[in-house]
Amino acid sequence: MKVDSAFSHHNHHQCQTSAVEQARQLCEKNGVRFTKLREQLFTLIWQSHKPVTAYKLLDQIKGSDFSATPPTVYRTLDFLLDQGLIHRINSLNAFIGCCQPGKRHTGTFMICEQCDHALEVDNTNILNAIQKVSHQHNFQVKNYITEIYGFCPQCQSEKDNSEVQS
Amino acid sequence: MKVDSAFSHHNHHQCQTSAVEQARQLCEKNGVRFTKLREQLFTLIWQSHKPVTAYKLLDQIKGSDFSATPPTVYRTLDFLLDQGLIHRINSLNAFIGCCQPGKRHTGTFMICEQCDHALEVDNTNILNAIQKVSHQHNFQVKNYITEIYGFCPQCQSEKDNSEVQS
DNA sequence: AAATAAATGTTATAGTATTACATTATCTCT
DNA sequence: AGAGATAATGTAATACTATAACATTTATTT
Ligand SMILES: [Zn+2]
Ligand SMILES: [Zn+2]
Ligand SMILES: [Zn+2]
Ligand SMILES: [Zn+2]
Repeated sequence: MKVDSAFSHHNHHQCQTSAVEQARQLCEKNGVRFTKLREQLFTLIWQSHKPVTAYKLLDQIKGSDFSATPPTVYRTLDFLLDQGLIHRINSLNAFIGCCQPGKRHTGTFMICEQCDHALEVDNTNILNAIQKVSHQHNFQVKNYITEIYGFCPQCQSEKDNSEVQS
Repeated sequence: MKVDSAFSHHNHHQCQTSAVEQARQLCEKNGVRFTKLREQLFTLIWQSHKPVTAYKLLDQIKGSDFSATPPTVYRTLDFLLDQGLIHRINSLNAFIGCCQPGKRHTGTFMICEQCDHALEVDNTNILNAIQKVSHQHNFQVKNYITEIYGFCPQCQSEKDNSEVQS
């Protein structure tokens, strides 16, 4: 899976399928259960590279075998977060599949304000900068998240065609 | 006002008073009104260096001259956000006074998971790293926020005394 | 003073998340 | 296989966060 796929055309079905398979294997490796419910919700989260809210997922499991109530969804989201299989985008109250599960998480996202796609980037410079500033302030880092808002390559060119540049 | 004051003992009353005064002057300079309601809520937000939720503020204006309803609070928060006088901490659904109003905002916070205090840091390295990675992905940055979680200096030493170090 | 614009009041509702307890499915051990 | 323990899911209620729509009041402009 290519890192920039969130912002470019690609075979997303394959993208999704391989993410599910990878999640299954990681769960097995970690001795936790990738149940039908978890698989179904994880698959739904991977339906696109747009962060999706818990209640959207709730709507989508209506009619399935599972209880379409908030705890069903939130419990499963908590599991997937714990396993590092998904991330939460705080500013959107939404969830998105992790592109490097099992590897170190940088928690850095570029979020397009036009098309809502979010790209997770693994960036050492940001991590280094965070560690440096934290050290300067004698702050012991446990976790961090960086959410970058703006316009993805696609949406920039569309804007260029329709707006006067500043 | 010292930058690290959120994590250290200081004369917070003076800290709060000068923040209110600075806000008043900035509003005057920008031709917007720093009304009684806005001043009262801004003062409440500056009651400490802990991010505070809208509904906590709502509780606190009960008994005042103002209508203690959500729109009252949210509208005022929106105004203060627009003027760059406060920030929103996305992961906490909470608001905190800005330490450098009028200056460039980096939107970087170190948040102590133990004592809830949050320190806004103005850090060029993080900004540079974000601009660099955004440029690499041809992403046009409009805004960003970095929330760093961990333990502040005070809470670290308390932990050191009560826990075995790893 | 009248007209306009800005701010606040008021009511209702939408959206997000958790608590507590009951039931079912799976695992472990004999 | 069966009993007991653990994990996962079902269910009902509630708490928390935020916005929409419209009315009224206050401040500004002419
Ligand atoms: Zn894809
Ligand atoms: Zn886009
Ligand atoms: Zn202070
Ligand atoms: Zn602390």
